[in-house]
Formats: sequence, structure tokens, C-alpha cells
Amino acid sequence: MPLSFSSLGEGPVALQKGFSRAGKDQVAKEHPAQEDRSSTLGMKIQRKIRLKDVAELAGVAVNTASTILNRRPNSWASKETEARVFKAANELGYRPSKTARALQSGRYHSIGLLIQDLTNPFFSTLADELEAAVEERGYDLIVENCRSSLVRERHLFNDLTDLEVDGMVVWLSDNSAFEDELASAFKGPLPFVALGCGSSSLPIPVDSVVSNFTEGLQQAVDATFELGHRRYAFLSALAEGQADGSRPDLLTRMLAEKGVPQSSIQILRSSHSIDSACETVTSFLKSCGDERPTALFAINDLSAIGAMRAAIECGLHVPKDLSIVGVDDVPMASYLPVTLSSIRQRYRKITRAAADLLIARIEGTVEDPTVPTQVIFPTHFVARESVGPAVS
Amino acid sequence: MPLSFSSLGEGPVALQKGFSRAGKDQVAKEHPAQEDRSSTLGMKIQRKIRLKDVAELAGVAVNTASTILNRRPNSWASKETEARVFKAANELGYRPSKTARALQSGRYHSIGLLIQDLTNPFFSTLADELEAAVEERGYDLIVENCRSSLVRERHLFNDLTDLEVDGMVVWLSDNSAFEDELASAFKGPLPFVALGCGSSSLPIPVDSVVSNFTEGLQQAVDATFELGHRRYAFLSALAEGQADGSRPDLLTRMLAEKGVPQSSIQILRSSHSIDSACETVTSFLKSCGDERPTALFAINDLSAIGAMRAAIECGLHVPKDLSIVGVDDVPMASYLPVTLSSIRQRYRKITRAAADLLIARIEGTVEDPTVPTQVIFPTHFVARESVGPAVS
DNA sequence: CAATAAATAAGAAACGTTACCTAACTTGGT
DNA sequence: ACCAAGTTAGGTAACGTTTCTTATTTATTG
Repeated sequence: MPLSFSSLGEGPVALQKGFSRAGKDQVAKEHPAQEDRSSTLGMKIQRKIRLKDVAELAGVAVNTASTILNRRPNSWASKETEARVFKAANELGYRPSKTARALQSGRYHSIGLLIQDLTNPFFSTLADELEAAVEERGYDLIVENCRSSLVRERHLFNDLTDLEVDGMVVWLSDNSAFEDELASAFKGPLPFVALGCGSSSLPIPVDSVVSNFTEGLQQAVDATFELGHRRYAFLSALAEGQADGSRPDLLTRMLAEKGVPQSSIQILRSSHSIDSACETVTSFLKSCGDERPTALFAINDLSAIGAMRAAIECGLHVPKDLSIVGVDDVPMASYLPVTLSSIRQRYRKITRAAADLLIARIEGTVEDPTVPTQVIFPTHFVARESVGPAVS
Repeated sequence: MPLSFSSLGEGPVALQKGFSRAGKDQVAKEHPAQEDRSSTLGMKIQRKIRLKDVAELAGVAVNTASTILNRRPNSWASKETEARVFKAANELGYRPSKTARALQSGRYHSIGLLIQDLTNPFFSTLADELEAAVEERGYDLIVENCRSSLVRERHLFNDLTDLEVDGMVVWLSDNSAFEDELASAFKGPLPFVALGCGSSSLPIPVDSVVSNFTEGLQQAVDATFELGHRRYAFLSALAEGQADGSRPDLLTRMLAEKGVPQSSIQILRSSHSIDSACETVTSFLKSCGDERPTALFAINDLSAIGAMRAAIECGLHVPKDLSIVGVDDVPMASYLPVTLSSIRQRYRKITRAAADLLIARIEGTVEDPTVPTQVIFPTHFVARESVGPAVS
């Protein structure tokens, strides 16, 4: 049992963070009385060790210590003092205060990620990957989770500069209605990269990394059409009041090219969650009698999973009675007992590109800062068990 | 299309964060030249608005403005100046600097969460819930993701105080080997709450919120035994070199009470991921011939899903040939085509309790700070399709 | 040997807040 | 009129860094 302790005595005080501030400038000499307050534990109130302490122990000035510990290139301290400073820092267990550093330098060494729903495996994977990517380059990742609330999303976006990060990566969902905010954010001082999944590049001159939905969708349409599907449904996640995103339009156009009339394409609406998709699809399937679609495209894998569930609950077989295609190719998609066909985005490539772009902006190493970089990654269709020949 | 813009001209400059610092104290009057650098956009370099600016506009001193904006109780500014200050703050769009605040006050208004793997739906849900819980109480959540690396976990834990948060919530996996670190962290100045899922309360005097695995497991054992299962497997996630966690022991004991000999209980080892579980179980099933277990308990739902996949790939039927039980009751569990039976933890209750406990510590509102609070929530077995009568 | 350059270290200001203490006005009571 | 109390506001020092500028020492040169 890794967690079993031998003996620790009775529950001691959990020390509060603050300690009384030293008057004037003299170092508050820690009262020896506090040493033996709890004899068995030998706990003591330890002041935060500051650069000043290190400098004093090493017998140098603070700025000297700072210069040395940060290995600044210009100032060459002598090998000897350098060693003294490092030794002192080690001895005291010095840890620099990120807060003070940030206040002074205006740099935070961290970047933010705005996502719609951490609970969605797509986003948690995205966050995971992006974290790895930026960490390699010396940045922390701060996740800003909208928890599926559009008002929260807008709010967070507007308060971007409150965040005190060096830059932002913002995932734009089809629901994100950010015209004005994006524009003004772009004018603002905080570098950011927009991420998204759309039919082409973003229609705005902003650094961005997008998945081109077109290729994957085309492949999926080709595949299903060849398998004989002629009646389709698209499960969207847009609220009723909102304008349609580009994805259903795309689907409609592609199918039209193959001679499938618009009347054979049902657009369903739910939110991004499994539950919501399941409900929507269930009530749809129950209401649509003979004209039931044989193929369903969902806005993302979560919706697709909900749809699959709905179909099965309605007594349908996937894919015999209904073929289903998702988007994202969430890790879980290939582990479902009926594996889910999906349009795959390149997680890793997207996050790496976003990290590269953003950090180049932040560090000013971008060749021509006036021209926004737009990176587009292709998507592709991953065929799995959930797609099969049209039967009915 | 929410993202289509009317007209924005050609790609303008993405402003870097820094602006030249004002010499001495005089406000850097923004060069009018910069106004028309890009006429169509009307962008301008806006200095960060500081409290001082607000105070000047309102015609008061900084500290007065600070007092008013923070609604400090003691100092009663006149209604009139108060109004002036608020007006000025609004007009300038003042946003306080969290960094400066934190540096001065030593309070960060944020708490950290240490988890093993953000990619695991259990943890992302946990983070999501905890975020909601602490946010209600005015704190931000900073997620520290170990990405399944034990060395990273240890590293992050040791650097807790680097984090600059007011407190920490730490999930302890069976793999976390934290004896010394927990002890010294407890002696340290940073309040924290340990979370975990074990056979009882944590064996250490620390504020903690744990799920008691016992009840749920007992229920699952009872259920499967009654369904005729006599040969079991436990899919653990411990590395080979590590001591066994308490869970397989518990299972062995419970089954022993029912007369199932230890020889009928196989302990399998994999890591926490789906893939790893799938591999482990596949090779196990292929090797075990007639003595194949009829029921498999997995350390978590991800492993269970991997096991299910493995079983199906080996031509077995779930639950006819193999019943499977997971742990966590991840949202997805009930949406799998063969729904997963699982031992459910009370996410929401756990996160709320942790938030309450930690924030009470932080804010010093705990009745007797010397005695650690240990909260235990029961778990219970959720029977779904993946568990059925033993056939073979 | 003086003059200049390079190397090395220190001093002080600044980052944007909050906290503590002191100063200036009001009142009202004697 | 004068002093205590109350009310309202300002001055200044922190918080722990980095950065800019200045001062010392040592080496290099004509």
C-alpha cells in the first residue's frame, strides 16, 4: 500500500499561508520558539526564500544573483561568484516567484486555451496534446473551460487580457459567434491563434490552424454513396436561432452533385452532448416512418455515439439499418463494440502548429508580422464498422 | 456563418504585447502617429490601464480607489467619491492586475488540481466538476496534468509551492507513491486536500475526500456470485515492481468469504489506458484455455472498455462468455452498445466536498484547524448489460 | 605610464497592487 | 472658541523580481 504511513502522531496544524510581514527591511528572524511547537514533527514556519536571501548568503547583490541564475547572456559574472550564487540557491532551496517575475517582466510563460467543453474527449485530448506541445517550448498551459455555456464562452473571450498569459489558443466552434470580439481581440495586444474545423480557412486575417472538413467529408460522402445510401440525415449542434454552420451546407452541396435532392437530407438539431443527440435522434427515428435515412452524419463523435445509442434503442441495427459517421475520431471511437466511422482531425499536428505559430508571435520570431499565417490540415474519412451497405 | 466578416482590409499587424516603458513616472502619451498606421482598422496601442489611471481620472489617490473598488469594509468613502471612482473605472475599462494583486496580498484566488491523465474521462469530468465547484466560491481552477507519467507526477507534487495557488486538490492513484512527499507537504504552508478511491479512509492525517470502494465492490461481488460466477480476474493498473494496491486484496478477501479460492482469481496487470488493457486481456484470454474466468473486474472504466474490446476480438460475447465490471462510472459507460456495469463514485459530491474543505482551510474558517477532516463517500454498483449469468 | 577599453558588480527604479499609518476636514459638546 | 471624536482621504512602504544605469576593478594598448 503506497499510502500507508508508519507513524505521524496526531493531526498537526495545517499552516496558513501568510506569515507576519517583517517590519522595515530587516529579515524577520524566525522565532526559535516556533521550532518546538510540535516536537515530533519538527515543523517550522519557513519564510518564502527570496532572491535577496540567496544574494545575501552568496555575498552579492540581488541583481547579480538574478543575472546569474537566469543565465543572462550579456553579463558575464566570474565563474567564482557564479558558483557561489548557485551554491547558495541550492542550499536555501530557492524557487523564484513566478508572480513577481511576471509583474516585472510582463511575461507569464504560459499560454491559455479556450475550449467549449472539457468533458468532451475531443477537447480534453486537444488540451493534453497542446499542453505537451507548449511545455516542450517552456510554456505552461492554462485551460479555460466554457463548460458548454455560450455566455461563459463570450465572457471568457472578452476577458482574455485578464488572463495574464502570453498568448491564447482559441477553439472556435460552429456556435461561437465572435465577429466583433475576434476583430477587436486581433487589434488588442494579446497574440492569439484561432483553431477550428471548417470548410476552408477562416474568413478572417488571423493566425489560425484549421482542419479542412471538406476532404474528409467528401470521402465519407463518396463511401456512403457507393454503398447505396440515398437518404441522409445531418445531426447538427446549432441552436435553433443560429445561422447554419457551413457543414450541413457542404454536405448538401456534395450530395447534390451526386444527384441526391435536398428533400432527401434531413437536418437535425441537438447540442453537443451525447444525451441531447440521443434524445433528438430517438424522437426523429420514431417519427419518420418509411422515409427513414439510411446514413447519418453527426457533427462530432459524441453526437454520433448518442445517435448510435438512439438507433439501437429504436431496434435498429448499426450499420445494417443506419450507417453513422462522426467527426473528430476521438480515441474512444475505435473502441466501441460497433466501431465508429469518423472524419479524423490531426490532433497532434494541429496542436504543434498552433504552438509553433503562437510562440513565434509571442517571441517575435515571425518573419513578417504583418501577414497572418493560416495553416490548414486535411481531414480524412476513417471507415469502421458503423458504416455499411444501405439495405432498406 | 458566424465567422464570416464583411470587410477587414488586408492583414494588419498583430501587436506584440510589450510597449515601451514610460520614463520616470510621467504617463507615456501615446504617439498620435501610431493612430494612423492602419487607417481602416483604427487600431491603437493601448497601455494597460492601471489603478493609478483610474485614480487620476477620478481625482483621488490610488489607495482610495483601491479601497473603493474592492469594497473594503472599514474605510467609508463618501458616496460621491465612490461614484466618481466607479465611473472612472468603467470609463477606462479598468481591469485589475491579478499578478500585482497576488504579489502584494499573497493570495491567488485560484486552486490547483493534480490529476494523472486529463485524457481519462474520469479525470476530465472531475476537473470539470471541481472547476464549477470552486468557481462558485470565487476561485479559478488550475489543472496540473501528469499525463500518466509517474515522474512528472512526483515532480509536480514536489513543486506544489511553485504553483502559486492558494491550495491544492490532489488525486492519489494507486500508483502514487507519496509517503514522504505527502508528509512534508502537510507540514508545508500550502493547504491541500487529498482525493482518492480506496478501501477506507486514507491512512494519513490529512484533509481528504475518498470514495469507499468497499461497498460498491461488495455489491458487485454479491451480484456476480449470485449469477453463478466462480472464476474471476482482476485487471489492475499497477506496474510490476510496485506493491499491490488494496483493491485486488479486497476482492480476494470478499471472494474468499464466499468460498472462492485464491487460485480462481487471476490478477492481470496493465496500465490505465484502453490500449494497454486491451493488449493485456487479449493475450491473457488467448493463453488461458478452459480455466477462463467468467467475470472480470477492471481497475477503471477505461481498462474495462479495453477488456471488453479484447473479449469481443477473441470471439467472446459480453456478458455471455465474460462479464465485465469497471470503476468510475464514466458518462460513456452507459452509452456503449453493451453498456458497462461499473462501480460508481459520486463525482459531484466529491468535488463539492473537496472544494468546501479546501476553501475552509484557505480562508481559515475551519472550526478546529488541528484536526484533519476526512470525508468518505460510499460507492455503489451499477448493474448494466456487461454483467450477466455465468454460462460456461 | 597614462589613457582607454573590457570585465565585473552594485544601485535604484519600476511592475501594479494592497496595507499600514498619518493628515486633513467635519461635527458636536462643553 | 477649543478639543475629542468621527469621517474621509492621502502618503508611503512593502510584495519579489527584472532592467537600466552607474561605479568600480582589471586588463590592454599606444
